[in-house]
Amino acid sequence: MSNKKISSREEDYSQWYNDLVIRGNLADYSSVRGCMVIKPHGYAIWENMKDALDKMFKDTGHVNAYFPLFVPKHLFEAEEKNAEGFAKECAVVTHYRLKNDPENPGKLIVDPEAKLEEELIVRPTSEAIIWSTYKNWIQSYRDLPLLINQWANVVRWEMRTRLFLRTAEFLWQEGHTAHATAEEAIEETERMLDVYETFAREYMALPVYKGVKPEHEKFAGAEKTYTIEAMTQDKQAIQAGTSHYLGQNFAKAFDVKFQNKEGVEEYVYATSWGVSTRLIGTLIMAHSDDEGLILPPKLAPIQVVIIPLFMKDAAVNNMLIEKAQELKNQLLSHNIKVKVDLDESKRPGFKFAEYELLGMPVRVVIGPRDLEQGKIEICRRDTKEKYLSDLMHADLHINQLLVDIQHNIYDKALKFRTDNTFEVVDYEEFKDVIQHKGGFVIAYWDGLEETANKIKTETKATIRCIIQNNEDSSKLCVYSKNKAKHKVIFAENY
RNA sequence: CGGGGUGUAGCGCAGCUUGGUUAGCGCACCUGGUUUGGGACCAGGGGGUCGCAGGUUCGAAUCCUGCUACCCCGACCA
Repeated sequence: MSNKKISSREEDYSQWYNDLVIRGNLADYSSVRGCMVIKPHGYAIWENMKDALDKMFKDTGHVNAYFPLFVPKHLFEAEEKNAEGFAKECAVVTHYRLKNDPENPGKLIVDPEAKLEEELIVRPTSEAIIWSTYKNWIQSYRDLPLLINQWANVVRWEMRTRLFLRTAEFLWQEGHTAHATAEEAIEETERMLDVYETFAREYMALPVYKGVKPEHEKFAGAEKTYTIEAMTQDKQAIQAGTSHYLGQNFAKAFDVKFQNKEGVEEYVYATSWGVSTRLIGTLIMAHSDDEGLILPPKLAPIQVVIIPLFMKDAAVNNMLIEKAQELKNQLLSHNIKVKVDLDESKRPGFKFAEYELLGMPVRVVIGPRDLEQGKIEICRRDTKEKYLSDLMHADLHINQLLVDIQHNIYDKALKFRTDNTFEVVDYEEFKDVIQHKGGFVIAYWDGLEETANKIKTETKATIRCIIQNNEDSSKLCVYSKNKAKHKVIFAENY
């Protein structure tokens, strides 16, 4: 570790974020442009997210499957809007073999004789390959609904990348479902948005706004895109998950029809929905502080770390270790994820700082001084408050503390969002909020892309989502002063 | 793709303007000792084709040319 301190949010928010990712052992840059290595600590968070989400998907009737990484070009281009939307950020496989370079011994060149008949697109999303498969799986209304999810990696050749928030390759889940009716598909789209909202709230301790993307911001190939939007500590918006109602667009493009009960052939109705490793970036930006990561207990790879304070005296040290192991076993019986740090080469102060950086929710210190009174020291990461607790009942205290921390982090994030969300009717006030205070601005919009573009050019703020359609004829667009179509959230965004 | 910047030990950097024996510092690492209740200290030690290729020169990390990679700002985006 080169520097003791990480950058503060105040002086350089962006650098603070990078420092946390790198120094917090979540991920590292790799030798591939735009691609990151997810390190064990970061991957463990992803595994916890994955486990929780996977259960929620299964509880709502979905099953997992896996589809190929490569999409033949003719399938990729089948749904025109989808293809057009992703075309400019696709990695393409054109050859299948290398050979020794005759000019440069020890070097390899692409074998020109190994050119593929048809290029393969590395999936930026899997609708094409999946719907070309669904065609074979769906004949009857009895085959519906088809509720499938896949955990996968995808590649989008982004111009500028940022660890977790926008990488060229990322991990995600993508649900792809087929339904007999539009109503049922829309219901599914909204159900999965609710799943994401619940996951964000209960596991990530993250309040999110649910809403619908305006026409000009919806997913390429979708009829309607739903989104959850979170607020970061620099008061910007971040899209944390999306759920799309695809109508019959993909069914038509891939000719996926079923016979209904009346024997009539119909195209099926589709949805797709996904969240990615971007959630890890969102988690950091929402909760962490200048000391390091703050992880919600429900997603922390290790929830409690126990540090015995070693002395010269071996007998004392053995006693400390024994007490630490006892407490560990007590905590394990509550299904708490716990680690005992027996490393004697690091001093306590170093360990305290290190575990704060890594975001362990609770730290327990077992030292001879307190132990004489049968006490141990418990420190919570979110507030850094310290308590003395009876060793005997420490497991109960800690169990409760983990619950309190989970709630406190949520409450804090909610308060921050509330304090930084403003409802405005006047455009001057709108500009003032966006440019000087920052945050979410709730305002009315006339529904025109042109208006949204003007606002974006003048303030950098974009429409994050429509939270309500407007019926009230007295409500006017904050910019154009024409009759408003929607109540929306504006913000600068990641 | 436009504008700017940087490549010297695992990481962060100095040295380059004004070329000169053995390329230096901090952190990290290894060994030994003393320490241990908020990022320990002392002593010793290991680690470098100075981004790549060519040129100028008696001599290049340093000057010149070309290339390349990465970072930042913009356009684009989950």
